[in-house]
Amino acid sequence: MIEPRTLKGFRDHLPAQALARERVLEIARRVYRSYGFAPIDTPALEYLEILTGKGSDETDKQLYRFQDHGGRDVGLRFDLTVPFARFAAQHVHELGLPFKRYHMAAVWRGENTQRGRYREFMQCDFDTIGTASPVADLEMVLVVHDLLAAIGIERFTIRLNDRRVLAGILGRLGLADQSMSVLRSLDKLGKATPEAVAAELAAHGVAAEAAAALLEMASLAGPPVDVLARLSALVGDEEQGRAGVAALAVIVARAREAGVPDGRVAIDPSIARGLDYYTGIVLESFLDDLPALGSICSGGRYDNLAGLYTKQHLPGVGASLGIDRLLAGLEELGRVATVETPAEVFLVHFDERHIADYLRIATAIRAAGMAVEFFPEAKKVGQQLKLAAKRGFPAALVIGSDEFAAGTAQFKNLSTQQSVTIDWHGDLHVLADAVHSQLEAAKHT
RNA sequence: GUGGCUAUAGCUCAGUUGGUUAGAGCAUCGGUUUGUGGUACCGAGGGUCGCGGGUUCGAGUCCCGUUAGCCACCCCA
Repeated sequence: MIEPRTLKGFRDHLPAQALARERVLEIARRVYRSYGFAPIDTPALEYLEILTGKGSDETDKQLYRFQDHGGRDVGLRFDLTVPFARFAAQHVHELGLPFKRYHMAAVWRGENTQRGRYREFMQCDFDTIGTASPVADLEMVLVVHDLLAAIGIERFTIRLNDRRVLAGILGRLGLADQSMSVLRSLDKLGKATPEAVAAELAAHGVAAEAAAALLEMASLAGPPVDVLARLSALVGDEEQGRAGVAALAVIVARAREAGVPDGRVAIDPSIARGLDYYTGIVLESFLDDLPALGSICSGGRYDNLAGLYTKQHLPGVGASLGIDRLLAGLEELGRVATVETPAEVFLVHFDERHIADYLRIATAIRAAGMAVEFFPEAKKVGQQLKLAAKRGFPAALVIGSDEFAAGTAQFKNLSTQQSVTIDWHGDLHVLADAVHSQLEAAKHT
């Protein structure tokens, strides 16, 4: 016998989990579409050269790669952004610009696993390519906000920064060459003490004065307007940095005007993002109740990525919801429903002699737009109801010989255990309509 | 990838200094109740103790390896 098992970091999804995931996917789809993003799809497997050297050394290491049967060097996509840049370069002429797309699909990363970190997980990306407009940047923030709010998360923070601010300050301090190692050290703030980080910076050859300025920058917090004022001072008259601060200021102001509540958007100068391709605004979002989970939705502007595949200038901006990590977080917070069925009505199989009637009833209920499961066996009613309750059906329909004789039906609310008698006199339309209104009423209890 | 912790029935866990047929609660199935689910009682099924080696007269219990999960680093979704 073969032991049934799954690879490290790869998971099965049981109905309760799969239903929760589909609910979030539906919300994401709805929100993306509400801004005009159109669906696309790309292959899971790409030529290796398409994927390597785009994110960072780290992402190259985590890439799943192998030779296919034809001896081609191939890789499983690491994210959805790089394949999209290839897609955009390849299809610009058919798309028209700017082009907005969403893409919800699995990606693969061969890294060590942890809660909310898997080797196969699904991302829900949306991007706008072919425009450098600040409106597209702002829209990214608005979509992320709408998305997390629509999912039903009350407490979250979207943390913004701009690569140009970092680059500007580093340039001003004469540290442009060591930006990666400096950023990596700064990233440890919060976990390590400022003194320890300062020591690490000194080890990298950063002068004490510069280190102090960097530490001040990275630890800035508070209302966005205040942080921006301080950043503005740190940036001085460095051109790039000023552009970054100005861009952030616009986004903060516009987001507020667009109705994003204060406190949900923060400026966090310590957010750098490990992906090399970001050039402007960068964003990470966190659950306030579970910050250790890491970012659940991240993105930014990447103005040169598609340039790797075409001479045409295709600036892009977009973000990605990590739905598997988000669900791991919601589950930990007890916010994932335990429903195991997509159906709304459980039709009890009471009497085998009425199978034809049950099937007609089920058909009528389905025709009225409801999902109904007819139990295949005439087991004890108690057992059937118990299973229905366990699966999370909101309601059961009980129709036995007595009910058939009287032309009635019992509509049972499975959460309140209350039964209502429906008079339908053999008219399937009457029955379906009554079930529909009872179901609506039950949903509001 | 590096380091640490964990691994016993579907789930949560007991299992005494290694010693005869590995236990409990919950869950599942059946019965008390051939027409009604979260209560009660009775009964049943289910584990080669993650897997593979080793030490020993004897290993769930000790050692090594391996696989998986979790935690930290790293990085991020």
